[in-house]
Amino acid sequence: MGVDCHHTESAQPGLEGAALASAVAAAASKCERTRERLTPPRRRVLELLLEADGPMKAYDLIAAYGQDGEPAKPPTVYRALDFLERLGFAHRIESLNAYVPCRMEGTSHRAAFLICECCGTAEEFEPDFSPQFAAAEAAGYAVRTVTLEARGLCPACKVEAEPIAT
Amino acid sequence: MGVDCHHTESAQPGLEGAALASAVAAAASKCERTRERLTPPRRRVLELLLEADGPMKAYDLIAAYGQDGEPAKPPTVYRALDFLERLGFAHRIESLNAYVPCRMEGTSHRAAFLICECCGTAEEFEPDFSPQFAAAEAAGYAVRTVTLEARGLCPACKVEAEPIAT
DNA sequence: CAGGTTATGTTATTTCATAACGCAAGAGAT
DNA sequence: ATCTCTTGCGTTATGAAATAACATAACCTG
Repeated sequence: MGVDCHHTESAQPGLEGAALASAVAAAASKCERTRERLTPPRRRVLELLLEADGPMKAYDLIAAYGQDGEPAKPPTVYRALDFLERLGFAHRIESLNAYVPCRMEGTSHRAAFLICECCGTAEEFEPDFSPQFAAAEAAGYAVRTVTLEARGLCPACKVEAEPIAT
Repeated sequence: MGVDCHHTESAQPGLEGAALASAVAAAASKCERTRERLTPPRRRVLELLLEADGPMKAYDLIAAYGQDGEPAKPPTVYRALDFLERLGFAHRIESLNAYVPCRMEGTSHRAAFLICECCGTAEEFEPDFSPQFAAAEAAGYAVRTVTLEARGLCPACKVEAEPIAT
């Protein structure tokens, strides 16, 4: 998806096997604690996000949904994504119309990504929004969520784009 | 658009008359300096953005395009928006699928908005991205653009939501 | 088990954006 | 001036992303 280069897109290798099961189990237990229900469609979409090597488009998820090859109906996946976002298990990347599993522990009301315009990977990082928050509150705003999306080149693609020079 | 409340949406009053003409003229002269062409469709879309009271959806622009009521064809408006974004005269707000004229002078490769989820206004502010930039560069990224979208309640809607408390 | 609430299944539609192609207009070289 | 290269426009059609609406099913709680 959106791959402009020939890199093997391995910057964010997907989970498999035990690691995948463990990540899903962690989400499940977190749900139990908060009396939320990790129902089959929600679990399935979370699995697909965790297995993926990079951001997944909604219709990629729809196509990949059925283990037998049967696609899901769009609302099935969009509802699951709403749930996963609400619980902080996934983030939507607005500038890509795509979704990633949350790679950070902790609070879910902020997310920041470094998006490579060459290979399409999106790396989540822990932002320090304090200056922006302060500015917003100073202006009288009550901030609920903040998202930051920085676009550019990841280390690998950057090297390739500048073969020799500075 | 996206208005959940009954406020007269006047947080970002649109330009008219002389102010509008002056803003368009400023853009035109900036284009001349850089050998860019502010062609009729581009000028028209810029006018519509400047006249608007808040973020405009692409299809709102399409519908409003013709002074005689004739809508534009989608590519006409999307191309104009691409141009205006490239020159820094407009910004796309990803989380709204909407567009606003740039309210800040200067560089165009970063934009930050305070978006009111109640009345739909989007206020541009000057961000201090230095911590995020530093984090990104430390991770080896070459950042090209940064966008930040903070969602919450503007001062007016905040008061209304908390009639008494705190 | 009655009754409210939350989640799903399904059909259809709406909203957002771009591909592809031919034509027109401007800029620079000779 | 006019060639021609590039850039932008007009047009048709299609693709991609997301949601509306409504019926059914599952869960919880008293």
